Amino acid sequence: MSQPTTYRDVKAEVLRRIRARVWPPGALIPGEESLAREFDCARSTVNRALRELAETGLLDRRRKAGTRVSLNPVRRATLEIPVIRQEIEASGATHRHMLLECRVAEAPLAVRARLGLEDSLPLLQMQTLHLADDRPYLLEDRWVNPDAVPGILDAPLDRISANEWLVQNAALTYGDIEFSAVAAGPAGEALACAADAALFMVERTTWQGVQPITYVRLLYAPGYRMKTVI
Amino acid sequence: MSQPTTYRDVKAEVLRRIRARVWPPGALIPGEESLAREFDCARSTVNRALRELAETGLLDRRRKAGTRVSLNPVRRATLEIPVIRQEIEASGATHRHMLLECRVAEAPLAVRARLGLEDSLPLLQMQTLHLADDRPYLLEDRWVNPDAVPGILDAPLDRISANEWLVQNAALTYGDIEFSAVAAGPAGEALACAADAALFMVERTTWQGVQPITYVRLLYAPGYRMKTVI
DNA sequence: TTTAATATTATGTGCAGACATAATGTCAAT
DNA sequence: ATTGACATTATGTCTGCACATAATATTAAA
Repeated sequence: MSQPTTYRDVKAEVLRRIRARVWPPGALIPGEESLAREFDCARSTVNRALRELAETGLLDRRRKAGTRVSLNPVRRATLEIPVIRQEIEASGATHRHMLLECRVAEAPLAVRARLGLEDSLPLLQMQTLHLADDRPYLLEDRWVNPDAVPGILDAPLDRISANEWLVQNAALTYGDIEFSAVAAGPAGEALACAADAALFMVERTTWQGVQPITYVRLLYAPGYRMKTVI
Repeated sequence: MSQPTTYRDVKAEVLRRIRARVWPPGALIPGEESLAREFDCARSTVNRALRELAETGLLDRRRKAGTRVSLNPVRRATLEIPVIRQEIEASGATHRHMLLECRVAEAPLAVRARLGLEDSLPLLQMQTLHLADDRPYLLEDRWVNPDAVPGILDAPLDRISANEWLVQNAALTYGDIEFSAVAAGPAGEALACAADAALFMVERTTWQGVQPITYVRLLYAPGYRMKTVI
């Protein structure tokens, strides 16, 4: 007597058929009921398998129309955005950070625009240099809306990094991220590189509901590579 | 008589409680059976809701131990990697591409190393400039293992871009992606920018099983930003 | 021919129950 | 105290069924 067919089994077999082009891109694959009969399992088992494959973008499913192999499998890469300290410690290095600046100031227009703040609300600005084994790793430039994060003005930001403090203390939020490349400019000084060095930049803006919380700009030291797998 | 509770309802309510810190980070939340009673639905409904939240990294689940709110919610950002033509056309611009170079040659060591090729197998090298509204958008430098992709030597790569051809004709594969920033260097000529301009670079290596297929390096024109949402 | 009403169909989701599985906890024997 | 056997428990997943929903196909009416 054989084991029951699991949704993983179904998923693996369907994936195999797609890879082997038994079902080429664009093809309509058999319906759930039919596959359930073929694999001798319940329709809900097939459903879960196909649903998960559709989530990764490999299948297109539509009611009544059926399930097709994606013509243009939009490849999705999932990046994990860890807390900076963890990122550094994961590579085996020791993390240390220096608070270069911490003041309440009026934000420049570019920052206000990103946060969607019309009036010139004073924000908390912090500049932190993160070091891995005492070598500059990244420069963090952060603007925080103190209205949105009560308590941050009293937080011991010289000991805990703002990055970490916010993860622990601010409610979970949504936000957007942008990745780009820029010349180091004046930041080259803190990062110990030339002003025209090409730096990898991450900009993140987060909101809690409609209330903007923070805008962060991360400038990584030259040579940084962000890696992921498809 | 009210509608039945959906897994989306449960998901939303659990999310609300996490956001509102009713269940703070690290807290053990009630078991599925208990929640099913509270929400007056089946355990499988709660299961699906919690499973999906765990997939996004918001919950940690372990058999027997129960479900906890993640202490360090590893934020995952999902990047969509579209075909270049689609990426350009999605922004409303017209896509055009120029095949700058196309030859069979021995790959430099750096490329061979990435592909895991020990012997000096000749590879197909292509350099393509992609234009958006006739302005340089990105320079694509690609090395393809012709053994892995039969037919590519006869493909009309001057008309269809290699990018697109491979998506349509090569079996689906796995690969890794790296993002970084580099100075333009000699590529500045094709991209119409200074040699010391900071460029956003994407490098992708793909395999089919253990067989290496292609290594691509994408150099985006200055100002490019890759965006995503958490 | 076009449009509107209706039937059909594949996927989407809920339910109750059952058993599997992986941890954890308990307790006895050493 | 340590080890090992065993019970316990929360999640993991399968089943079979029902009904919901969205999209398509068909048919009838204008």
